[in-house]
Amino acid sequence: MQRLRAGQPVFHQGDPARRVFMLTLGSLKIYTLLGDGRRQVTGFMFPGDFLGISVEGEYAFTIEALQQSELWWFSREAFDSFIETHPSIERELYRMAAHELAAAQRQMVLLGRKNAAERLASFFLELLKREQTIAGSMAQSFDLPMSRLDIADYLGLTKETVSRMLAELRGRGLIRLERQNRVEVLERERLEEVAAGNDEG
Amino acid sequence: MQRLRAGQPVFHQGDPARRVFMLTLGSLKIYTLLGDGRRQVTGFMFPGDFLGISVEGEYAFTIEALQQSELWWFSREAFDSFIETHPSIERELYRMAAHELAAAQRQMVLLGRKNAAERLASFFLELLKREQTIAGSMAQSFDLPMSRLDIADYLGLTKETVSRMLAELRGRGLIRLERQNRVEVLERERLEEVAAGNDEG
DNA sequence: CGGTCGCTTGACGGGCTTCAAATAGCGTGG
DNA sequence: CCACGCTATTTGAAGCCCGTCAAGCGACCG
Repeated sequence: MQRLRAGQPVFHQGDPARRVFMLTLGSLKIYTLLGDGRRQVTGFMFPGDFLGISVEGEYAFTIEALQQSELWWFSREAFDSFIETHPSIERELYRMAAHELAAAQRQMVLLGRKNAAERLASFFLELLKREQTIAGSMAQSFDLPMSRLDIADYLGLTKETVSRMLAELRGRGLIRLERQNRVEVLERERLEEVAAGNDEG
Repeated sequence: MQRLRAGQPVFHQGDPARRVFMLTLGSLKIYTLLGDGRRQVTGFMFPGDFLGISVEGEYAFTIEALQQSELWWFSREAFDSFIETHPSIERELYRMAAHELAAAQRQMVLLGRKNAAERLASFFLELLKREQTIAGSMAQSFDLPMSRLDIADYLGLTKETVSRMLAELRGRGLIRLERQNRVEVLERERLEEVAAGNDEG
């Protein structure tokens, strides 16, 4: 078990990929850096999420805690032998990878073809959906454990543009900020329309 | 076995996901449409590529032939029972999914943080690498079975921008067009630099 | 209450898109 | 085999969305 404080890295881009882990508490960000410092956040992790080893060799990304977090490590060998004795796990791994792939495809659509407002609306709906699977479908608000810059780097924008789109969604009455890091969704259907690009109103 | 001519769909976004297939000849494009017609190509398929069922329910994308192609279908049931009798396949499936995930992450970096020239250079290097694994590492050119519009929709650009960046890479002597749909790489290292964003020359 | 850091807001500029037109490529039929 | 016509690609000009730079504001913490 490993405890992490906000900002602490789990591992770095370029480290040899030897272990796998499951997040049990808190939240993490996954990001890749380009040579000149540009950054793309390719995903966030929440409790229950598992990180296997995608490819032999080195990690292609860095993972960092967004807040106080806890995770459980397994050595690659221990994990492999666990799989040997529980072959049904393999199917479960495949299923998880398939879901991640589907999410990655949605993110490619977002990054390739959606405008700034659509990106932020899509992101909020993703977080709302997650909140509802955990807290029940009546939940209408959720936390933002990540900074505006993290959101920007996830959505392929700048922090300024994230701020402006936030202000726009707020101004149109679709969301409300309970605190700086907590969003309440006031008009889910209209938010869905913005996210989908059907937003000529 | 199914033969396809250029432009023919394999299946459409929204079709129930019941079967899996392997491409044996030709090439395919995978794309998602937004409500207003915007399109994101999330990948291309080449001989040997396999498409499993990522998520229960409906396909989230359309697949279409780029040229005359051939593929082999398996019903989901046949495929599942094949897996039952060959459990080692499961690990192979997982490995494939993991590679696709790694590719998806690279594409997210491209779409989120690279400029137009970097995107096109990255794409060409991806195709060159593929060509070299097939034809040998001395290969310096490759075909573009897809249109400029397909490339644009893969890279999150417009076809005009793709044309302009093509002209720029050509003008700088990094590539040459043998024909409209065949690219020769003249300066691989410089192309790598452009792709990585280390290009202040 | 002061200081710091993150967030918001404003003004301006640039890279890519949009709209438009010219050119090239390619299959078809004479 | 060549001319024709259609479509894809290239090139040009103008505009816009978002990025960049800068300043002001607010939240959190000691």
